[in-house]
Amino acid sequence: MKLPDGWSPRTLAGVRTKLLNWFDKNQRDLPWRRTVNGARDAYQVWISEVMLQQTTVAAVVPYFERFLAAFPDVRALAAADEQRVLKLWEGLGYYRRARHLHAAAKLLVAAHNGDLPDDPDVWAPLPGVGRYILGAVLSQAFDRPLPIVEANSLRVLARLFAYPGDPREGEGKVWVWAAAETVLPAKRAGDFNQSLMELGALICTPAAPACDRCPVRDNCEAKRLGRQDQIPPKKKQPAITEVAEVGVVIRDGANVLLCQRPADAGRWQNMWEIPHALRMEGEDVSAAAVRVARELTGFDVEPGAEIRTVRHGVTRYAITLVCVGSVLRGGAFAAGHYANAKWVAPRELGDYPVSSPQRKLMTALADPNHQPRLF
DNA sequence: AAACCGGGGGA
DNA sequence: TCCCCAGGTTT
Repeated sequence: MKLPDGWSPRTLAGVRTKLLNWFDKNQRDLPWRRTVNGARDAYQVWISEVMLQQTTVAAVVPYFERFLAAFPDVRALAAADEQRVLKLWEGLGYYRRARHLHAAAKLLVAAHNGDLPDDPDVWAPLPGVGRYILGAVLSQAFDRPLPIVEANSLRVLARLFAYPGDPREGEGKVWVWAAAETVLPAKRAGDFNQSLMELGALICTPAAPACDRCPVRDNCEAKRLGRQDQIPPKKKQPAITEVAEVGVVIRDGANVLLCQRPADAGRWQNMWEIPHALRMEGEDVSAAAVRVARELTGFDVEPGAEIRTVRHGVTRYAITLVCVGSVLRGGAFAAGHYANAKWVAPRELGDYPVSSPQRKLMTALADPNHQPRLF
């Protein structure tokens, strides 16, 4: 990466020092930053990094504490039942992260006796480990000089060097990784990486950055140009697509059907969708869901309808059929797929991991006064 | 390159 | 409401 005009190696060294000093003084007290003999525990760093993907620090803290209490080390995690791992993840979202974490823990115990080695080649092939997690864990736990790029550091670097394009796309991605590598010091790489993220979280915020409190304000090219509000450009928001989610309860006497899709169900992850073609002319969406569920299962089906909007790039389906107690998106389950289904008493449903929207739906459906909203 | 995964918090 | 968040995987 080419440094802006007027930047010497000395300028760069000054930036590094200022950021590290600022971090030493201003870092937040977070549970995964606890150290033992000056070193961070690789397992704790790893867990925190995975939980923090696309998730705010405030949301993660209580989950991290619970998770660590249940699974204090990689051996405990590897030995755990997947359902218990998912249950502790319930409400965090992106459940595939938990499955990958669990699978990776098993691999590490099988292949490395449960050690978390200071070796990128061991980490790189693990499920759920990309370039960011790799750099974050190895730099923080072992002080390896590996760069990181995530939402915060991307913003800080784009502003510091006034990158004119979008650092999230195309050659911008290449540039921002090169920039992260260029600014990284040989020593204290972990603290330096964290300083970029911490600065992005506390000072160099997406809107209204607090430049007057920034330790590198005198070096920031975006500030010099007065363009800190335009750099980096805002992410394009995908169109809002309305998705109808229809909840149904499938009953056999006192029990309800609980289905969980096998983790390896692959392309069938959306198999509970009711294709438009299955809906009869003029039929309500909710009526179609009940009819199809009844035909698929042959059991009693109670209707319950909810609707919510979701923000996805393109969501083509219009009807989602939800079996009570069934869904962990990105890894769950579907009505009509019985490989992993069982009948359970309604009060036992709480023992199973379910995503929050499904939990809400289940609660509503369990309420005798609930009036399904039909559409 | 684009789509997918989810929920919470702040402005 | 809208925007954002310690990304990775799949197609």
